[in-house]
Amino acid sequence: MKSADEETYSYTPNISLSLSMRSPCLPTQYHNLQTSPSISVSVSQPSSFSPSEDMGSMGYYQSSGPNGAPALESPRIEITAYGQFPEDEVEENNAPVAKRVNSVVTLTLPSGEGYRDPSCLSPASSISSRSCHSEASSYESGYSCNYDNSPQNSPWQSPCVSPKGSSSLLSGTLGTSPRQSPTGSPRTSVTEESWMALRGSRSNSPCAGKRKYSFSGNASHKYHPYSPNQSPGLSPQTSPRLSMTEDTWLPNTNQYTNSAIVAAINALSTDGMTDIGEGIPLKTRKTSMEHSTSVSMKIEPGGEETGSAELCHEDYNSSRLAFKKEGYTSFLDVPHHPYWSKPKPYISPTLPALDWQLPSSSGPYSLQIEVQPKSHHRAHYETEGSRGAVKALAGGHPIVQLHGYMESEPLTLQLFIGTADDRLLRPHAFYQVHRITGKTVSTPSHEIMQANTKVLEIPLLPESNMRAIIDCAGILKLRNSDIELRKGETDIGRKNTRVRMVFRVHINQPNGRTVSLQVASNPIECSQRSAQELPLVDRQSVDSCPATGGEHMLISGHNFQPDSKVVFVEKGQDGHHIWEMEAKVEKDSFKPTALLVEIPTYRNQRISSPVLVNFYICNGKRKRSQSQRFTYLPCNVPTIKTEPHDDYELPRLCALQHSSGLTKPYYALQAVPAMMPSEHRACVTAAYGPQRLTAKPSSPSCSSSSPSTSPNLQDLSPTQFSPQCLSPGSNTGLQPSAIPHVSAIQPTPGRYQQPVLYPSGSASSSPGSHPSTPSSAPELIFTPSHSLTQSPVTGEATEMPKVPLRSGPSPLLQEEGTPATLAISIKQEPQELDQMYLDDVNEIIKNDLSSISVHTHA
DNA sequence: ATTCTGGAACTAGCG
DNA sequence: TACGCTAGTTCCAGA
Repeated sequence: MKSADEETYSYTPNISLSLSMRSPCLPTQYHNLQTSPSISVSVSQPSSFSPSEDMGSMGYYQSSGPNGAPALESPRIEITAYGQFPEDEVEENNAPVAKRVNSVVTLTLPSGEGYRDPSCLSPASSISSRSCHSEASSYESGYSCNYDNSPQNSPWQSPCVSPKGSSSLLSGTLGTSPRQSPTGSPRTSVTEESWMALRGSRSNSPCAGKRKYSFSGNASHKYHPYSPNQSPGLSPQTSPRLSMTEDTWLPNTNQYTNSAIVAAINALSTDGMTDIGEGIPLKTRKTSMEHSTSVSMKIEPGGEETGSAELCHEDYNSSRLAFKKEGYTSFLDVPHHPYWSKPKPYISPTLPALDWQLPSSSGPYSLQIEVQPKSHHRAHYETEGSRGAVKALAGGHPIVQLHGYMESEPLTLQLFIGTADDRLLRPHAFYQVHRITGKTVSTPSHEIMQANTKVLEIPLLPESNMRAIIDCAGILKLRNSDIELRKGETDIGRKNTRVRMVFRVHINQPNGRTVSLQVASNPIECSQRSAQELPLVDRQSVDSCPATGGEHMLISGHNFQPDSKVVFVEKGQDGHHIWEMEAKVEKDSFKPTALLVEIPTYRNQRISSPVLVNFYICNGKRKRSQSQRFTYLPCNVPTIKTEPHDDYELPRLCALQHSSGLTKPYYALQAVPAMMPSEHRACVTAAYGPQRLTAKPSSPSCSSSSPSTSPNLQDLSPTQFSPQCLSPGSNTGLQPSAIPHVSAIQPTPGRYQQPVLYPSGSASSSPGSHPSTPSSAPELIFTPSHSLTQSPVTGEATEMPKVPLRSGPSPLLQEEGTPATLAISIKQEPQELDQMYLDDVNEIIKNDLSSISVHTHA
């Protein structure tokens, strides 16, 4: 029998959308929230399911935030004039004052999770989108519009808390909303309040830039005093969305039903939504669309009750409208493209959240990136035109292929932009995939929004050997200010400019279950500046050698300088440097793209087991490459690099094989939990642990963790890390409570066992829901990157090691003691937390903390 | 006329 | 308070 978890996991449509049911899905505290009819989607499942269901639903619901932020929290939209939900308050109560203040009103929205990046979609999509609007022909056009509905555009994305500005907190109150993203993206709908607040924030400030001169005259309109109605970037007229004010917006929210229906109908009857949209203010459209999804759900509740997976799918497909909350993908199918028009087998409302860690291979299937993207790709801002599709190193574009799939049914390859730090892979808060269209693009695609993350769907056709050339994906940069101000967002954008392209595929099994695979690309530096200044390592000729060193290693990459230094570092668990040694660089062989170094002798030549260290290239004070892994082997051991390869791949490689790496290790881990390094365990714990810190007492510690000391975890590549995290709760001291619900995904018949497990619930939301977890949870647990709390706190997990204080509180405590809400979210550190960044990060954190504390007391 | 790009100007925050 | 630096964001201009 399958565990409840498993059930949950099988995407089988046990899920029926019934409004009435929702409450069960949510944690009690949130029940009320759910009430908002339009939004809530409940899963009606067999009684047996309820547990899992809850978990599952919850998982989707809550954890959904790419950030892992519990949907519930995220969903809050702060809108001035709307009704309030007591529940929220509850949540908020725990939360720091600051936070509470911010949110004036909370709404549970369909895309609630979207809270996270409201801007993302819309702005991006819309703009980028030109795609959306411009291409009437693309099947996607419709979709994109739809996606817009994501909260992002909506006013709600209230930024309430400015990271630093204390004032912001206060401003949180409606009228004052502080800095909303000032600009939110221009196209983002902004409320008046938000606009008013705009000025001020630092880089955020939309004003920052040069609009001044450039726009003589117009400029003022565009970015300036933003009249509420105007969109920062665009003249009101230009962008419809802008034209909408909150007032207009709100009503829509409430009435979305009608409009949504209309929109849906139109969508169905029209090839593209483009037309529809034309006459309607974008915002309006958005809103309506958004709801439309929900509407669609409402419409068919009855039919879906059957609960049979197939049925559900069918219904789903037939309706062509799918709504995905968190986990659910909002999808408006447009009949255009042959591929898209046909039902997609895997599409299910219960797909794993984007922040869940999935293996790249399972059983016979293996999802691989045949051609990696270039390490640099300058992302474009909404205010800019597209900067094109991500390219491959050798020209051309990245290529992804699914191996082992022999069916004739086409599948859909999903692509989203994920983080590239050493923490668990999750959707990147500051970047979104951007659909590229045009003559140069050969691969069809369309966008959908999933938990506030834009996901590009690309057909994987048997006739093409399940191989897709990714020439339709660009990267959009969202303003840091827009994202950071978002409630629940804990990541910081500053210096967080590295991303990975994350590919997923969901394969339906005969038994009705779905196998989900995921693979992430090598890191891609998206910042112009960073790309030009930071040394970047693409490859290293060797990744291990005897402790005696002396061997030469050829490092290839970019931005190397004659005086570049290569420093080997070993860090302790606390993140402190235990050993640091500069390698001798062969100046003679210097090239901007290659450095030949002599591997230094390890501090202890008598090691009995491989020692993982790191090295980085330094071009100067703040110009260091990401840490690269290197392993010293016991001298007496015959050089067999049996290696560490798997375990310690180069980051880049890791990314590549991320999934695969995952897979292997994870099997191994199952058997040997005990073997898990303590630190790893910590990771695990951390992963589930309190993502948010209650107050940021840790700040000091953070600082203490001197820049030089980067957390161990940082060094862990996703590959390594994941597996660890995957380890069963049983191992190590993972406490059940700490473990979110875990559901197992279908083991496919045959040999490979339960390949994928998904944590369904967000820990935070379900403090008590551990029940099924451990026991039912099979061997692996794929952790959501941000498990517990609302946001992508994931980072915290990694940080923990270095910050004693933070790590101090056991996950349990936090979890149980007070729901995630209590904690104040802390901005995550930038990607890899490279030391070079630590300074900045620490500073930022300090600032945040100080400001927060101030607010709190205020 | 657009879309891509590469470069660089501007700005805010910080020390 | 002015200055310099850093990094994010916005513009410009050429292909």
